[in-house]
Amino acid sequence: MQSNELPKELAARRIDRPVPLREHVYQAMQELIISRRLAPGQHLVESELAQMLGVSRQPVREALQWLNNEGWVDLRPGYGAFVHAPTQDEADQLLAVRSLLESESARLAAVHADAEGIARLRDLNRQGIEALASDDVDTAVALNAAVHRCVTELSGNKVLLDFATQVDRRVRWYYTPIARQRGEQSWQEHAKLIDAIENRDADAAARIMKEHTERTRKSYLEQRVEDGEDDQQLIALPTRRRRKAAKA
Amino acid sequence: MQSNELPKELAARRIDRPVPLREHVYQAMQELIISRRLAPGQHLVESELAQMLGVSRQPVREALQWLNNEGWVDLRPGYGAFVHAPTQDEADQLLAVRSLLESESARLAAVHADAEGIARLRDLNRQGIEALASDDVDTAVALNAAVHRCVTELSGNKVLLDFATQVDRRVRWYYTPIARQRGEQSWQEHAKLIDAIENRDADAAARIMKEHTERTRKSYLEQRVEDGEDDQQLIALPTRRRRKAAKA
DNA sequence: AAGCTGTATGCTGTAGACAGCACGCAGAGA
DNA sequence: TCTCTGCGTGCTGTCTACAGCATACAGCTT
Repeated sequence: MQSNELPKELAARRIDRPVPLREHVYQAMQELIISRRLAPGQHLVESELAQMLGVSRQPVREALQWLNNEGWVDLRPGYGAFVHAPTQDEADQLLAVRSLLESESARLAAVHADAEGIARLRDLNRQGIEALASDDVDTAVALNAAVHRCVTELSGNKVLLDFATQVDRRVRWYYTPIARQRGEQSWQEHAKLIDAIENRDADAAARIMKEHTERTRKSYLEQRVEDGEDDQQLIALPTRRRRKAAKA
Repeated sequence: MQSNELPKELAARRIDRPVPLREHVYQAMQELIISRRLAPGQHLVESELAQMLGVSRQPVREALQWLNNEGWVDLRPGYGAFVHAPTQDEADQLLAVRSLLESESARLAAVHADAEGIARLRDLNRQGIEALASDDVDTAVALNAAVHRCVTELSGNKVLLDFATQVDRRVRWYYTPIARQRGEQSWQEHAKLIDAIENRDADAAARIMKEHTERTRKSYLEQRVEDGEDDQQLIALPTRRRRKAAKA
């Protein structure tokens, strides 16, 4: 924790009460992790977090549990929480699972989607293309996620939706750079997918989604290799050492 | 909560300290839920649970969060925890996801499994058949789960393993009766699956696992229909009403 | 008699405090 | 110089206490 420069605006959230504090803590920490202000492998000391966010340790603990379930932090009983350090292997495996879940979603969506849902898909896709055209990358990324989520919703399998959502959140950790790279093509693939769903061609929908997500996966791997990101695991330092390191 | 007749032996767990109390609470409550001593839809009052298990509210809260993530209880912020009331739809969807994850596991296992892993599979399967022969249903159920888990481990995809494990835990809520019904056949299918993995025939392995799990799924649905279990949702009563109902 | 409002109570969410373990360091012995 | 043992410290796990909201009921109004 690099002291108290950043969290002021987060602590301010405290004022609105109806939403439990742990929610704010959860969101704040997720942001901090995604933005890498909390480094992978870093030991998260509850009392420091609590002070930093202006709450007591309890909401922090509860938020940490949530973050743990969603793969953001690792909880080692008796030792505390550590920011999850994703490896390239894990990213690949995650994207593989995503591919699996989403292609099945597409298959089911082709069976169960209603006209209203298909219209929603088309609309999202149209907006995505527009966002891309105007170089609004963030919106495009969000809309891309929305399209995928919508397909999964249309599958009619809530359990599948739950799991896909989990995967998606974790994927997004790695995702933004990919999305930047695979611009236009991605949205054309979406269009074909929607066609397949509308035509009730389950196999085609599944196949298109499979290819689509596998391309994303490859794209990610290639990029990482280009970056030469060598996936060094920041080993979590035991507390004392960490303090020493901070001094130096 | 039907008062304090049952939890004495659970409270006794408290004596061994090294494992956090929340773990014990978690396990105890999972047992209580699976065994239906806590009814689906029932409101779980933290203070009552705490007293019942001989701990304070905090470990109970943490255990409840954990149970929530795994689908055993539903957490309504500000209103407390309620035992999850599974519907037939949900069971079906859960088994569908299981089928999907496990068939992919089988496919990957056929690619990545090593000789040692295959030997382990054969061994587990042999033990399972023996257990079945001697009518040891509980052991057979456990071994069945072990076989499936082992296949997933051999897939080499840790993320997949994580998700499959989650699904498996939730499936087990419904599972025991199914296993009883589908005895021998199940283990023969396992044998074929293992053969396919050994022969590195990924497609066959995936197909066999798909059929295997889909049969389980159908078996479950048919049984439920036979039972005439009409899936009535026990609506969670607000607190006061519950107390009144208890009196009456 | 029906609807509304004030009040009592039960429950959650949060805070603050304590106990115990594990780590790390210092000093003694070889 | 190296190993072992004892002590200090930091952190987690847990407990107790409190604040605030939501429900349910009683009494009031119309």
